[in-house]
Amino acid sequence: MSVPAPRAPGRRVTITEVAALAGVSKGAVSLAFNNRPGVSAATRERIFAAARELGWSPNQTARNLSGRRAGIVGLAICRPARLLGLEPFYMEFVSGIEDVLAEHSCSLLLRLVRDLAEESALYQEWWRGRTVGGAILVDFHRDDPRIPPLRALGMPAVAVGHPSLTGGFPSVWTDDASAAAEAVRYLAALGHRRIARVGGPSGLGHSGIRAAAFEATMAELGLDGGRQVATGFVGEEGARATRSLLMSPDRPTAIVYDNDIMAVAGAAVAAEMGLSVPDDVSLLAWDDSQLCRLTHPPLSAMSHDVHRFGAEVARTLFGVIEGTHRGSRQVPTPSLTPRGSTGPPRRA
Amino acid sequence: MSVPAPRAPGRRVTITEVAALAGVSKGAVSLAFNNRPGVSAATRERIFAAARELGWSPNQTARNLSGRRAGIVGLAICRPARLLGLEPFYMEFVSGIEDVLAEHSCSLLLRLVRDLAEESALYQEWWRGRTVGGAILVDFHRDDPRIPPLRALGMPAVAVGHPSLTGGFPSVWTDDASAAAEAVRYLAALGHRRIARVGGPSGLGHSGIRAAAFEATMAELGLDGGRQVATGFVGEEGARATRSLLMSPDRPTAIVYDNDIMAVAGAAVAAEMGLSVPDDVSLLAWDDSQLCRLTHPPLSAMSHDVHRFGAEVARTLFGVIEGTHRGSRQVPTPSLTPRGSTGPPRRA
DNA sequence: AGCCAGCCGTGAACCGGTAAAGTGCCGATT
DNA sequence: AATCGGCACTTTACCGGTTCACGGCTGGCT
Repeated sequence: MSVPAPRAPGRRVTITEVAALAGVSKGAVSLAFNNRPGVSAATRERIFAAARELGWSPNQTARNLSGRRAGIVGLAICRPARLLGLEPFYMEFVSGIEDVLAEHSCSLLLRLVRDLAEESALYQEWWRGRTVGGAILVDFHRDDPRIPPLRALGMPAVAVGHPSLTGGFPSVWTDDASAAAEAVRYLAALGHRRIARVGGPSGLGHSGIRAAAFEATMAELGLDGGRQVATGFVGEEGARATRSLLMSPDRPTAIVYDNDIMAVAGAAVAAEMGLSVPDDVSLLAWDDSQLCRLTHPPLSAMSHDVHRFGAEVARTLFGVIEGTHRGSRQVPTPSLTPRGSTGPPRRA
Repeated sequence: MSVPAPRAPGRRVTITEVAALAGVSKGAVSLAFNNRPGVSAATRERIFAAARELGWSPNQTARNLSGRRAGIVGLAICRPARLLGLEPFYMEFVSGIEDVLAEHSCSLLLRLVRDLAEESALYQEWWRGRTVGGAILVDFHRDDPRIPPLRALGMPAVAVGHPSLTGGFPSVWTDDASAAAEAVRYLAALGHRRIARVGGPSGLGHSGIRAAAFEATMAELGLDGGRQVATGFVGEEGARATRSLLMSPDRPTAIVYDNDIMAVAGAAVAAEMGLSVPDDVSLLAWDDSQLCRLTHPPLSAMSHDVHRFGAEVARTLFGVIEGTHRGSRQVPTPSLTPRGSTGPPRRA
């Protein structure tokens, strides 16, 4: 259990000790460790040897303080923690981010906030205090109140969402409008005329975009049986919305969901009501995750590599921090992956 | 789009400017902002007013550097990022942690690492560099190699896992052995004699504990039809294990899974093989999440409030950091929540 | 020889706070 | 009157790096 601690346990080795051991000044050690000219190869090697012997590596906090960018990227998510646990999307998204951050030896600073004002204050604290080198912004609303203070701050940031929502921040986005249109056209082609959509909160930017595209496409196809329900993205609300849709007199023969967890919940409701999928009702998920492949029948989905999306966001952020990137970047449009949960309606 | 920036945009206000505006020294501002005696109420108010006017708040990085605890808690998870996205457990766990951290205005520093050596090095960097005030340790193995270097470091840390595994670190744990025994006894009481368990990697501490308890309880009940399969916790492996179990000649009539995602996958496999749940095979999940309630039939589970577990871990860590807590803390044993997926075997 | 250019490396000033010792003043005690 | 304790600040010395102006030494060129 007890260990031959290399030095006194918990002692923090500093650059000064390394310098002393190598017989040079602090400055020289700093130069060596930052690969900058001004130290000969021989001295450089002596310094590295000393550092190795003492087990020293530069103190990030001190580095940050003297004007350097932190190797930390911030992500604030605004919602009650209870809900977060239920969203496969975020976990997948975060894992994609982490994948890229790890390549750069960076970590992700995650923080839940209660409201957008708290979020704005947090960015200010993070940036002024040099806690982070940049941030990832998610869940844009129409005329998002975070934008003005954030712009004033001048912190490198990458937004997730359509450029029309992100107030000039470089963003990474998928073409939700086309995807929503494709979903509707596919179901219509199968013969469905009464199609419903169980969406996210209407204030949320991407939900709004999908809702508009859904409605426009239905109109374009001359279908007036479209109905949309706004929810808070959690399974129980998806179940409730599905139940109420399926109980209505002219019930839809197809339902499109805004995420996978609500679609899974919807499938359970159909089973519980004795309706067969896809004969009585077709179900189409969004944000395809492994979940969709694990149900029976497996769920058709607007499939979207969320992990890669997160990775792309992280890469873009590094570009912004280094000043090599501006503007927005689009990742592939979610594509329809038909599985067992969609088919022609029974009496087509 | 452009905003009346309060000062030059991006400018960092410092304590010195606040001090100057309030007509006092830096020290006085520091005292005031840390609620320490030594400044009169009137001066204190003048200082706060000045800070408000300049929009100043203390720079965390600088604070950390001068011997203060960081308002950041570290969590390193060792596995490929791809997998992380699939584990509802972690998202729920992290959300519980965040809940408590947010109360203390702290953030969570999340980092994926490839192996345990990298993880140990990371802790050292985090602690020496004062990046974090403490850390949460997860996924203990037997004779975990992270323990010795971590002890030498002296960083406040809380471990997740049975005290026998965590090498003396204060830990938070659930009684997996009792829970596993309860699961077996329950299924045996229903009349099952051939019970299988689809577990996690055998090297992992809590999987080992459950495996041992499973075996011991089977023996105790005089059942020799027990079989265990070790997997990597992901849905696909759960599906494969289930398929192979259900194809064997003396196939089990009940299967216990080590997490919920594998149980959901198992249910899909049963459906795909035309077996009815629970008549042909009973399924029992672990780490109950909303997922279990969303399938049809809903999955019986060894139910366990993972969110609360995470919160308890975070609270314990604060106790350790403040020096008010030592030793381990047990959270409630997972309790059996029977739903539709367990019942007596067909020919009982 | 004399001069300048480069390379190596030093030393001190900073980054923005905290902590502990020091100062001046005031009222109470002996 | 001299001593003392305490309050309300100020001063100064860090925390552990980075940065940059400067100086010594070497070598090449005229």
